[in-house]
Amino acid sequence: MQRSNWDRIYEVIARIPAGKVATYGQIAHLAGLPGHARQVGYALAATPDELDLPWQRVINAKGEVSPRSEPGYEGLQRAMLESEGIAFSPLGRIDLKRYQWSP
DNA sequence: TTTATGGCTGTCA
DNA sequence: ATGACAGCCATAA
Repeated sequence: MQRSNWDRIYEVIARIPAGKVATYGQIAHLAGLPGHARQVGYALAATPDELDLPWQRVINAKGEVSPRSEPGYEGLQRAMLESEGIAFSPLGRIDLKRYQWSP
């Protein structure tokens, strides 16, 4: 059974607790794909939101939500994170030191 | 099989 | 702190 790396990425993302966020690089590393952050982002981009994957908790290394191909999601993602208790900086950035998920 | 694309990361100035 | 450059790999056609 060849489980694509995507599945592993999904597993890691699914383990992110509410109120916490993780960067693509971190997820890639936890998934056993160090340096393949791009793959993580692409996996999420192609991931149907029906899998209940908290892709909203996945942010880039800058601590900001990744601008999706379609505008609007950015605000939605921010709203979801705020709903979980994550505070955003006035510039729309998240304090990774405080909200970055620590496995 | 090859080509093209993509929600990024890390380093340097 | 921000801006620019190159590199990595999987999916889809």
